[in-house]
Amino acid sequence: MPKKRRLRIASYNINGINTRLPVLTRWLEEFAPDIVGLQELKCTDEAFPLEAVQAVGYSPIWYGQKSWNGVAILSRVGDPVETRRGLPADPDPNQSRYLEAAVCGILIGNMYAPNGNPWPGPKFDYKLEWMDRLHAHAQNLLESGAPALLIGDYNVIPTDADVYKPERWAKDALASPEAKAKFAALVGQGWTDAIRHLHPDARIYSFWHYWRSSFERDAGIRIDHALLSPNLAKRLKAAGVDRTPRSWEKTSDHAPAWVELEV
DNA sequence: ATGTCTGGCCCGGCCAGA
Repeated sequence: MPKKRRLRIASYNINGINTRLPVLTRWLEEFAPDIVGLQELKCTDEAFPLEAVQAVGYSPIWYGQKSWNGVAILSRVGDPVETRRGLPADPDPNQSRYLEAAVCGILIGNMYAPNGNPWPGPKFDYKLEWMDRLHAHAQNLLESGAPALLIGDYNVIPTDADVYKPERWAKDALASPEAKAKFAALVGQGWTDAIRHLHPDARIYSFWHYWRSSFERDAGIRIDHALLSPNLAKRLKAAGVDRTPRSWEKTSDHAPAWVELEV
């Protein structure tokens, strides 16, 4: 019988991979995740910093776009085998928001869901339509029986327990009843929100605005999530948010969310 | 209501996007 070991998988909205490259490489070396989903690369495919990522021991696949969006999957436990680029029937295939790969026998779906502001408006409609497509694809993943993990920046505050002061976000698309309902319906398919599952009453945030000393005041929201299929949920050992890099210079406005699975 | 940061635009502030 093979020896059991822990696999550490993280999701990090890096907010511009080239601008944040010193933060990213330092964090990879210090936190040492086995697999990472990155969001908001904000670079073209040609501008992806392949050598810098390889130099700290990771093998990446990436899906870039000029100026906005962009997602990548990094692994130091074998090359990611890409299974999907964009959602099925993606409402806008020009936006690089979803990348999926098999790594270590696990299917990793990594997303940067639409922000959706201003609400109401066409961007909000796009957010909801994108979430519908995600819902449909997630259902297929569950029905396939594959051990699957849906990680990334969902741009949804699931409940009032996930925001420091709900009234401050009440008019934001991230806290809209429609977005919350779609997230709840997604989880309701049978997924486990790893962080909330292990910490039902904790105030855990993954994003803080740059302004008004939001991080120092812990005026944050939880929008970066890791959803586990039932067969992976049984293997969940730990989950959280690593706040450490959020205090570094020239850092992202997000902090990485992570899970540890026994495999 | 405010507030910060970045890239792109086309060359110095402005604007979109988050």
